[in-house]
Amino acid sequence: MGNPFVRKLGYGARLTDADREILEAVCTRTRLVRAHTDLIQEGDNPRNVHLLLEGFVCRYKVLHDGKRQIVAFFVPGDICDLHVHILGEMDHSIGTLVDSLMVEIDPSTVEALTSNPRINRALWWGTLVDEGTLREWLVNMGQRPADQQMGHIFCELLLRLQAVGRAEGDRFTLPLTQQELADTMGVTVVHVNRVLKHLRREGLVELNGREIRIPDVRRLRTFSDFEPNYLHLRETDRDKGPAVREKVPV
Amino acid sequence: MGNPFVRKLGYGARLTDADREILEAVCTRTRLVRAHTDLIQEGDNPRNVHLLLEGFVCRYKVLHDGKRQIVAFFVPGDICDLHVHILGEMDHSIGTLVDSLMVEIDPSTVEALTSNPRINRALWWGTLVDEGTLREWLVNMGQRPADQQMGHIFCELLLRLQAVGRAEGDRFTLPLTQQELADTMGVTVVHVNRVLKHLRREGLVELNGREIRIPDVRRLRTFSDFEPNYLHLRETDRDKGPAVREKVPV
DNA sequence: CGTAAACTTGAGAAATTTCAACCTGCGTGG
DNA sequence: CCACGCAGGTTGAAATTTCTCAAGTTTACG
Repeated sequence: MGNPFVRKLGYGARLTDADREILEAVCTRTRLVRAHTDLIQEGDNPRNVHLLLEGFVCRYKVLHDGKRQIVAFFVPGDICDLHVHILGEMDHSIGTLVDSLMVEIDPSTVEALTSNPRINRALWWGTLVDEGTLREWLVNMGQRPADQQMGHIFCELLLRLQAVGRAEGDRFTLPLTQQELADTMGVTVVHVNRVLKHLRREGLVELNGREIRIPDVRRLRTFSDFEPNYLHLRETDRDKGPAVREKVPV
Repeated sequence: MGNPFVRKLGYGARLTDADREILEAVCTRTRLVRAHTDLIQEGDNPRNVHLLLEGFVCRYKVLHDGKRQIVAFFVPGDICDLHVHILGEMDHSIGTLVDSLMVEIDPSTVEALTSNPRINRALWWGTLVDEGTLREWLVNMGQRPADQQMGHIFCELLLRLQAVGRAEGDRFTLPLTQQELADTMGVTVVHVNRVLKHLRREGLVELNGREIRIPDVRRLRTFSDFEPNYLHLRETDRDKGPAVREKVPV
């Protein structure tokens, strides 16, 4: 399937073969992390950076009364906390949702990566996309009714997984329980269940166990008011940095 | 009142007097922007970075059906989009809420600032705090009922304004209409109005026109489940960077 | 086969929206 | 100086969305 990290950063900058080799090299020494394990918790002092190669991870916060809000998903290729060491302590936790394959990147390696201008640009790009996604989630929760909100999340995940080769056409594995979906959307499990039923009845999604299929992506996008611009996956001239450009196939 | 920009960045890194002078120098050549003016809109290609010195600005997105979600506030000292030029085009808009005093910083000046290690660290710190704030807003919308959510917003604003010397004790000017508050919270104006009435009746806030006072901050914090850690305003040793540290008064 | 977690469903309660009206302060043109 | 108009604020009542509680049912798996 190819290295998702290399693949993802390719959207953020025009990498050379040498750059790609550097990134590949970072991905040796992987570690398998069991499902439902925290990589780091609120209050901890972060040291290493986590890179996800396979699996599914989330950022979340827990309130005093035990309620939980998931504030981000990580899919293969995503880096968890590139620069958090600047902040004294974590203001949220990060945990796996399923068994995941991770790489721990130590500060000196991060330093080495960011000293490469193209890789640095790509990492910056990733950070800004994370922020854009957070904004879109806020819009999603604030302005869209639960059914559209859920459709929007599915559209986003499909696209992000496709971008790193982890979706097969219009289907992918959604390794979330309804409770976890509820914690993402800020609604009840019961409500998630009913909304899901609604989407199924409408033929907007097919969901069997962990396998989800979106039979008509365009229709779900329209239904959910999904605009993928915030993921910044489209090549633009400005994106790719250096003034001199090679010819690329469309 | 002092320069809010210098003051804010002081929370992110241990600046020298020379650093502070550099930052002050950036703040000459100010520009007055009228209320309800967009600095930049979704789809635009950003060039300059905007620094807010006085006033009140917000980030927002507008949906196809015209609904609007405000996703961030900027208060004096905040920088609007430090590195967005890496993304091809804006995925949201930025507009003033009241008459505001701004500085436009061109790319070469940004370059100069980020080449200073302490200032660079402080700017990074600001970016990470922005992200933390976004996460907290998501938690706020997803998990808290409207009255707590509103209280939480007031607690945050009070603290942020105090940090840059724009609050007087327990009071500050809240230059938002109820509609704008509604667009921030993801609820209706009508509901905002009723929630506000509730908070007033409980004695949690006093709001006359644009002037808001929080008579008992501790009480509102408890009520709203407000934990200021995500703003990272507290000094910690790690925060301040260089290994060699001078003695500082507690 | 038994058990726990995940999923599903129903019914009543609560939060929030919608629609519609009315009030207030304030600036502007007559 | 007054009348008008308008943006912002306030309130009521009914509709809708979402929650809570509570009880099944199904699924995964040792």
